[in-house]
Amino acid sequence: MRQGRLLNMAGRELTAFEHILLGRICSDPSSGYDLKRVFARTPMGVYQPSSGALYPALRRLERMNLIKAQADASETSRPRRVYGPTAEGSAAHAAWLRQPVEPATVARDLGLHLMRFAMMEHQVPRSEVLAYLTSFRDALAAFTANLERFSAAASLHGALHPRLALEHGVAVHQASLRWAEDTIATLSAAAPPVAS
Amino acid sequence: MRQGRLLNMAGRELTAFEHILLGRICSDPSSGYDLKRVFARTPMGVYQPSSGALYPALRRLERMNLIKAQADASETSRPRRVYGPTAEGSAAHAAWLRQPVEPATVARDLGLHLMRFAMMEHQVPRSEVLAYLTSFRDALAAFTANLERFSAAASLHGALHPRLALEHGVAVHQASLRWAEDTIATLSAAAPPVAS
DNA sequence: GTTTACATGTAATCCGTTACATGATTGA
DNA sequence: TCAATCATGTAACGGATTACATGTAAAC
Repeated sequence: MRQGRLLNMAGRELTAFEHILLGRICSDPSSGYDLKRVFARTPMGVYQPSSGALYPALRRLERMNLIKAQADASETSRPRRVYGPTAEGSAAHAAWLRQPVEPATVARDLGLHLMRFAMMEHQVPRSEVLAYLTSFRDALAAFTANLERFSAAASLHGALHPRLALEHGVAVHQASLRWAEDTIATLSAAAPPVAS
Repeated sequence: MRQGRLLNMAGRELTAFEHILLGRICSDPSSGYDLKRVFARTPMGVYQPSSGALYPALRRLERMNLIKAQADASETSRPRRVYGPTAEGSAAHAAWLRQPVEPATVARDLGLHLMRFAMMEHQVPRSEVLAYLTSFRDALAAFTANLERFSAAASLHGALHPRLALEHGVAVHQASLRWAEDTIATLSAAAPPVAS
């Protein structure tokens, strides 16, 4: 009996990749090839989904009734399948954006948390964005403090290279933490976006 | 006809996970449970391998003749399978450590590059470590410069949240880059470890 | 006397990669 | 005409997750 963690109608939670695809489609109806280009040409492109990952994932989302292909206008050439979100899909995406930051996953899923934040604009009120960033910052602070403690202990007896690698982790997560603090300050100061 | 990229006798390259396991076993003969504890108790623990990942991976390495189980001394209780490297396994690990930094993968496999560095101590001469770090730094500098260019372009017309997320990426990779520079300086200044 | 740590595995399922297949359109 | 871009897919394979199975030893 799996516990109830953001299940859709099909009865299983989406993979990270499926969530990203759904999010892109919600903010802008796209074909598979459109999505491929997004990954190819933006900094998201550290991950390059293969056709064998992308098209089956879109079919899964369609089968789960989260997206649907819009009728293709042009009858020339090979038909493009342009997907838009269903009502259920938009709801699932909104629910995903509003999931709390799981402290245990903050380091492992750092990029995913940033993707969530990036997609929140216009979907989630400013106050909730700030709450999200605050819990993100707190989770990162805890993780960083842990790393620093481990690093301090290692510098007493540990080997050189592992110690230096550990310092890399500390430096990177401190930078991440600073970003969270700065971003909270920026968004708190800025006028909230108008609802219209 | 796959190109020849560090193939072992079994004809396929190892996964990242298999390389880490092999590296741990080379530096310290271990049982599956020992390895599990390493992941559980050190900062490597952002990844927690399941039994279903760990034990089959060890069997694969054994089948590929890269590690072998040492005879278990105690006849009481359930036998532990303590693995040590074979000559072939040590060679494969050393070859992996000496692989050049592939600039295209520096961001995607950042953690893996750090693991390589951490495992190089006592396995690779200081001069090669410095060469590795230098190419790592150069690849990171190029990636960071690209991100900054993209970020500067985005700040002219992009949406707020994606821009801020982009700044996170810049901040984190700059921190990584600074670490590489500092570490090169540290290791250049320090006396090389004695060979004995 | 029951939980926690030690210790190693298997089975079902699912997703991603690699490689291959197919075909139209545009530009050099 | 030849290459690159547009555009969507399938098949084989392999590895990871989840869940289950099994048992000992120590500690509380």
